Amino acid sequence: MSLLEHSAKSGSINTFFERGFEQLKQDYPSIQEINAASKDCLYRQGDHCVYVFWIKSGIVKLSHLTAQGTEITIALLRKGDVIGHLQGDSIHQEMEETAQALGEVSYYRLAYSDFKALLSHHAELAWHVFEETYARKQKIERKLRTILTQPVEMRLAATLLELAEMFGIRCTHGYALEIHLTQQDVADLIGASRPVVSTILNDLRNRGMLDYTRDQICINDAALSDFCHTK
Amino acid sequence: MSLLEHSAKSGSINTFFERGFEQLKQDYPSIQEINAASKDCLYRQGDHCVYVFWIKSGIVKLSHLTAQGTEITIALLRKGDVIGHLQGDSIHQEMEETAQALGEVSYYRLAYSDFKALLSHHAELAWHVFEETYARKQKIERKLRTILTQPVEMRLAATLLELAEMFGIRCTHGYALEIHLTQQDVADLIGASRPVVSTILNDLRNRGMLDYTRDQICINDAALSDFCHTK
DNA sequence: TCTAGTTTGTTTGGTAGCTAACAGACATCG
DNA sequence: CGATGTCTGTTAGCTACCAAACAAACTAGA
Repeated sequence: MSLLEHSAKSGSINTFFERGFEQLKQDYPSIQEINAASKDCLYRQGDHCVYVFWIKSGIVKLSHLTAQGTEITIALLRKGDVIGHLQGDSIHQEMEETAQALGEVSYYRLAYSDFKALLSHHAELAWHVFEETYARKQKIERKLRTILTQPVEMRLAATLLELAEMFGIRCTHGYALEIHLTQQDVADLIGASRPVVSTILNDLRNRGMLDYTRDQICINDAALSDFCHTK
Repeated sequence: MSLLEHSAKSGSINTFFERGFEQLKQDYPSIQEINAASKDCLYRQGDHCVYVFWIKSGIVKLSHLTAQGTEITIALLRKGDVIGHLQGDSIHQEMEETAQALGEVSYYRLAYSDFKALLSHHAELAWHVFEETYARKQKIERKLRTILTQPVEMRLAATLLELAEMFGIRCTHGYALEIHLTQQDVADLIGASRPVVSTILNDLRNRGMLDYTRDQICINDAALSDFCHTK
């Protein structure tokens, strides 16, 4: 349901772009529509990125590489989400994360100055961006909470449910994820080590809460969410 | 320096409120200036809060109580920060955290609808709120990273430095914190258990990186930040 | 079809940090 | 001035989780 609502909103935003794209290009010349192949980076950690990105379709992974060489996935983003250089006067010019396409992605890219101008002329857009940013903040806070309080098994289950809601397509037993995620990817996503994820996934599979092959995960959402709330 | 910059910005926002407060009250009748005593709550976790809060002075703690009964401190906020009900259509009407005054706090409070109207009439205000929210998102992401990668000792050191920068007043050996924090508070802030914090604090004290009594912490920022970056 | 690379499954120690518990220091208030 | 409550310091045992390692299964070049 929060899913439906979101799609509806971002839908209207996307039509906003498409309907008047030629006009937009005149008013804000830096704007471009770009298609990225899988694994392309919109920007990299450490870049001095001056653009704002508006995801039109596909999935983008936001991740951070620590000094010790461990990767952390901060979020997975989709249609309607906004990333890039959003703080004008920022002293931290360097991007703190890498934004990478997971599968085919298309997006709009524009210079920060144009972004700012665009928002100041379109209050409803500005409001959308604000609420979106706020929602992402809330989401990360929730993630932090689960990491601090829940054991890996719980985090994994919760994350899979969330993924199912965001990227799942209905299949016989529940939701099949339309993204290819290795166990390492999943581990980075929940902040755990790969071996633990492996055994827990196996365990959950044996208990019939999900199924998976090398390149697909299928989630029995009913059973899994039940498991989440009872245990 | 990022500190100076921030004070300057919020200063201008506060003068915005003060200069035209009578006028504002006419245009947005729900707005009120309120003073809170220490430990008062602006709102509580689970409340159906309909207000937006704008901190005018003092320090506000944002915390969450988990089902298991452990408290997590999400952030400490100050002058210029905005909290409360910021998502109009939100289905999650219930607040996810408690906002509590740490020491004396004064703030402006207004209904969500007025908040929205206010922002749409004052682009520079809207922009400020947006950047502030975005900055907070970034901060939490950084916190998440340190929790996932750094051991408690490191997190503690880093957090203390951050606190010194935000709430410290220059004293003989470095910065003295103007907030009273028990070891439990600190533990909640960094996501660790109280005993560990106790021993580490002792250890750091012995090594001359800080000093503290029952009701004050004094941070030798030079030594501590050195320690942070070398080790 | 052989080989090199990736992903998964599982084991083995090792340890950081947790819970529980208690004693001493300090504060507060009748 | 006891007495009760809050805060600090420290110990002891336990466990969830990690890092390292390796073998099996699969994938893809060449």
